[in-house]
Amino acid sequence: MEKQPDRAEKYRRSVPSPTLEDVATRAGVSTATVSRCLNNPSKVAKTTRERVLEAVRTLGYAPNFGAQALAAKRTNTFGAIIPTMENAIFARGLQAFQEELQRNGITLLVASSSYTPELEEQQIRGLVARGADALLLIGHARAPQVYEFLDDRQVPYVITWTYEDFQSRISIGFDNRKAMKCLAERVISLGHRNIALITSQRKDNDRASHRCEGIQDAMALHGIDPEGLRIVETPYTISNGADAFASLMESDPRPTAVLCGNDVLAAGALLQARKMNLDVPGDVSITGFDDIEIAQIVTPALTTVHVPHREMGKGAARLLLGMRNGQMPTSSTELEAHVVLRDSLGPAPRM
Amino acid sequence: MEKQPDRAEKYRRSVPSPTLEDVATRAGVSTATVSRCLNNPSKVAKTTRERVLEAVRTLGYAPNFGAQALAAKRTNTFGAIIPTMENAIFARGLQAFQEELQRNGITLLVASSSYTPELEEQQIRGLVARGADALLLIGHARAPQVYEFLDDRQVPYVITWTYEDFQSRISIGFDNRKAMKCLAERVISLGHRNIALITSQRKDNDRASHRCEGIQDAMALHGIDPEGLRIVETPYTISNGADAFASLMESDPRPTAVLCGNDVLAAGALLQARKMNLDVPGDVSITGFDDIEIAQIVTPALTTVHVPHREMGKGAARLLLGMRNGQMPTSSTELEAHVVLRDSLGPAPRM
DNA sequence: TTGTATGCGTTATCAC
DNA sequence: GTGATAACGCATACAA
Repeated sequence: MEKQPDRAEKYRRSVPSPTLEDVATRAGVSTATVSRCLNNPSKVAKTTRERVLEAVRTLGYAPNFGAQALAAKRTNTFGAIIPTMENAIFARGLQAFQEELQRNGITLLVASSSYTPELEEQQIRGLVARGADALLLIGHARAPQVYEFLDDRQVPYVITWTYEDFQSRISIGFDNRKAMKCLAERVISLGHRNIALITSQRKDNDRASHRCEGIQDAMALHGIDPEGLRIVETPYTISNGADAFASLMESDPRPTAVLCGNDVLAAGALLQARKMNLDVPGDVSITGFDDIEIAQIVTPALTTVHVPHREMGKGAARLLLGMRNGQMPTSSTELEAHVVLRDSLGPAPRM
Repeated sequence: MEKQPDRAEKYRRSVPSPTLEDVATRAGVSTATVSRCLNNPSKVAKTTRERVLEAVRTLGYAPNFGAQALAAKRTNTFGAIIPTMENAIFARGLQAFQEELQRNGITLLVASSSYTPELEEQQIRGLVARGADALLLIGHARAPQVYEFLDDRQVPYVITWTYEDFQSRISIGFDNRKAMKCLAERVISLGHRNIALITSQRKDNDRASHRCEGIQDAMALHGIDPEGLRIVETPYTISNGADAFASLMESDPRPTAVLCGNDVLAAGALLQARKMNLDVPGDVSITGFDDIEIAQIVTPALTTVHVPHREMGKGAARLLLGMRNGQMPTSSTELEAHVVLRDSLGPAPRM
């Protein structure tokens, strides 16, 4: 029997999609059977199953997401909030995250917070309201009420791009402080004493602040006053990196090594060095962080810290998938980041 | 009166979020009033409105997405399917798209298809099933049934990253063929006759194939046999660009100009040229397409085609927003892409 | 201006 | 193995 045309039919903006009921009618079974057929095929007789699937195909049926979410209380959707989509810093990790989720039949929702805590909180609440079953977050730094909210709602989440073993929250990533310290030690061992840092804003950004501390750790370890580290904070763009570098080069004494919080800033610094006719690394060394594509492309190629992007993404997906099935991981996962020596770092020039 | 504890309570994975009814009870009104308060505040008395909003705040109420979608038949969500998130080609345009949507209270869902038509179709159906109110698509090339599906469901969509005025489907973008032709004419006017192209796979990719045709247009226009264009197809990565370049340089006669379908491939070609000790543009000229960040960073800086990323993103958002409100645009929008001359293109070397 | 009642398309719990 | 049917949380036409 055909479905009665709905009273509201003429007001409907769109042609109604086939529903479970349409499929049920066509296959001559109940909606319950169709539902089982789709979610629990083993509990249905083979012959009816085939009949149902046939109807599903010819009707082009696809479940209505809202209804499914409402009834099942789960959406098969995970969310990720990243600081920015503009540069490639998070792209590779996110791609790996996505791939792993897709393999497990779950959809990824991505939101970007523009490095703004308020916006991030809003995005988090938004994704949860939209039924995200689990969340990927970058870094630990956020207001307590955000974590309370997540815990109240029992929404699984993992923190990535950082690893700190004293944290109770589950994270998968690397130790930014240790990694940067490692790089800084290389720099210092090449004779550099006047060191500068170009970084993004450190407030509300634990990756940035830990990287900075890593440098100071290395300095202290080698008898250099950590207070002597000159720091310029600026947003993550190439031209900002260039400007920051220019201002540093005007200071006295000039740094012989400019470490950058990431490769984008470093690329800007490199560009500016060329514009100022400074030889890198002859006159000044420059290093980056992240090891994204541009690090290999610039001239000279950037000495930087290789970050395990894909491992983080895939690992985060695995953790979240497990958590959704009730397996609470007992500890965070530390991945290795390692220094990649290329051409932009050399011995300190003689004074 | 308190809500009765649900039978299933103990099985619930999560603490239930406050519902409209909770808010209604607390504010001493009906759910209808609360709903109006949130969606149509003007239709509610000021005093009750304040009482309701107060309750909303203290309870931390947020609407349940699934229920809302189910009841309202709209989600305030738009979707975008892009070929890849890995490189920066689509990032900036997408960011602009996102920003404009956010300003209008709508959420963006992003999916990436890995340049695979089947996957793209699946993503499109998925986003529609999830209730996407409108869709952003890249390029025209896709199976007819996909467009039928979209039209059946009356889901508004716009095509970007391309513009073709003979197309009945609404698009906002630039003419890839014309833009590349323009660049190729510059190349030819510099004396180049042996031209090669490194491009991504052209099948199912109208941007890539149009760019290729643009070169051939220019060649024909200047009396060069378009069949003489050597073409290497390879995926969009730096190392693929490098490999393709290497193989081209082994051919005889060697091309004096290698045009690339995008900046990423061009960066790879540049890298390989350096490795082969070829001077660019002295021995060979190399050009890109897109004008993403790396174009300015590489040495020599890339001559490329500047694509109006942000305008496309923002414009697409505007179009879609209008379409959702029933304003069907009558024509597509053509934006300008222009050649950016930098250092990687020079006169053809004497033979 | 506010409340009542119904429907949205699934899932899941029962009986059969 | 299968079919009724009661939630699920919200929007909205309609009544008051």
